[in-house]
Amino acid sequence: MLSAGLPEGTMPKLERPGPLRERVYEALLELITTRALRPGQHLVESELAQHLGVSRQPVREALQRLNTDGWVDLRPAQGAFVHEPTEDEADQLLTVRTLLEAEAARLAAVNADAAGVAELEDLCGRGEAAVGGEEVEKVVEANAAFHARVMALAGNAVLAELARQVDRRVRWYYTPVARQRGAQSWIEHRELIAAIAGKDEQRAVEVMREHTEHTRRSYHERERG
Amino acid sequence: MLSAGLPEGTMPKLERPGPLRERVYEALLELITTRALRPGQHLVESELAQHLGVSRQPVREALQRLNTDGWVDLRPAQGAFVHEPTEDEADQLLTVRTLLEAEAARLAAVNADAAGVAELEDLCGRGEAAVGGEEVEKVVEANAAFHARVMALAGNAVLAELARQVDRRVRWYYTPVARQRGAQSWIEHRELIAAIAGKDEQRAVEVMREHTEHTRRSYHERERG
DNA sequence: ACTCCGTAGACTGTATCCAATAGCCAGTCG
DNA sequence: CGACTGGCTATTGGATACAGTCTACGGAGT
Repeated sequence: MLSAGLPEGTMPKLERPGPLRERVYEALLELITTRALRPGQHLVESELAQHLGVSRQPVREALQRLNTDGWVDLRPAQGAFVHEPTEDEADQLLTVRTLLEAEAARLAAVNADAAGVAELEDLCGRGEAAVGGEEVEKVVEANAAFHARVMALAGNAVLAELARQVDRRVRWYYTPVARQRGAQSWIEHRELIAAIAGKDEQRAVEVMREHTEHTRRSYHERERG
Repeated sequence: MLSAGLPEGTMPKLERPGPLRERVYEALLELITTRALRPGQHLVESELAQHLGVSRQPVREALQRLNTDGWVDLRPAQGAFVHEPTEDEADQLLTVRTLLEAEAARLAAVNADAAGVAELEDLCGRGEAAVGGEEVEKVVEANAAFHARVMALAGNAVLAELARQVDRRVRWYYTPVARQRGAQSWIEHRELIAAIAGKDEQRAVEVMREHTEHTRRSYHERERG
């Protein structure tokens, strides 16, 4: 084995652009989450294909995945439409999120080691810094990263996959309220870290549940805020 | 409106075959769950296409969905392989299932009405009848139907969608142990119905959690059984 | 005997082409 | 004047053809 002595990170991984359909998927998702494509809008395969500089095929495959993930509604022989979220649906989504995240918090408390806690501290620091700044997008991103890290510490791949799907959609709803939530959210994150570091399962669950419920309430009150 | 007087069920709906990719998806899933396609097996698009009498296109799309749903692993430039489940993964899956089903039981207890309870009773009866018979497949099917009904009563579409994915894979693991679980499982179902009918949230959660945990333990002890 | 290189085969991934379907608008008949 | 019917258009859905890439096997050289 010649490669035995080579360090891990030094090989640039030979940047393979990955399947085109994946990149199209990501691109469209970006356009949807940034509201460049608005809810209810009619998406035409050929237009998207031309706009992205690829053929229709990858666009089709991407749209189908977006359909199964709940981002677009695919009406037969008519086209794809950006999904319009309803109040009920948002509520259900946030309910499920509470469930998944609470379980993740519990498992994280069970499994966490010093290194894991340190990572969370680090992310929390970055998040708090972002709150001070102007860019809402940064805050939302940091928030997602923090929750993803907790999920990773839980060590349940199936749970993580489900949460990934749910959280991404929650992020879409969350963006408008991120500003008002702001600082309070990161205080709660700190409490969560403390519970995890202390391996206090019950407390971790409670903190996380309360935290996500706050987010839910903020969402429902978003117009009046 | 000429069609006003026509009864609802009389028009045979003109059996619309629906998108081909969907049928291919279902067909392949059937082949996987019945173990006609064994774990680790290499799936070749052109072979499947020819075998099913369709072109490669729908097969591709079906395989991609199977990939995102965790049924096959899609290795770039190499092909699709039927996913081989590991012990860890099964455990994680059953853990998540416990979580989702318990929440569903709670919500069902909150929302249930007389009609809903009656439906559960009915399904339970069918299930008990199936246990008496010989066909394991029938039992597994009845079990899935029962859990699906509870999920429907919960009235959370997002939760239901997640559970649908998870349960289908659980079903795959469950089949081998269905025979040993058999009757005991349906006794627990009866208890669950009682809890739901009595709108006892806490008890519904406990019963369901215990029920799914039993299944998990049965799975881990399957070889020795 | 082992390793390295070259070549051949096969599969995936992408682009183009044709057919089928739903929606819409105008025209026509009652 | 209203409602139905016909054709028209735009778009998806499925099939086919083509190019790029990875793997595996076999032979030659050390």
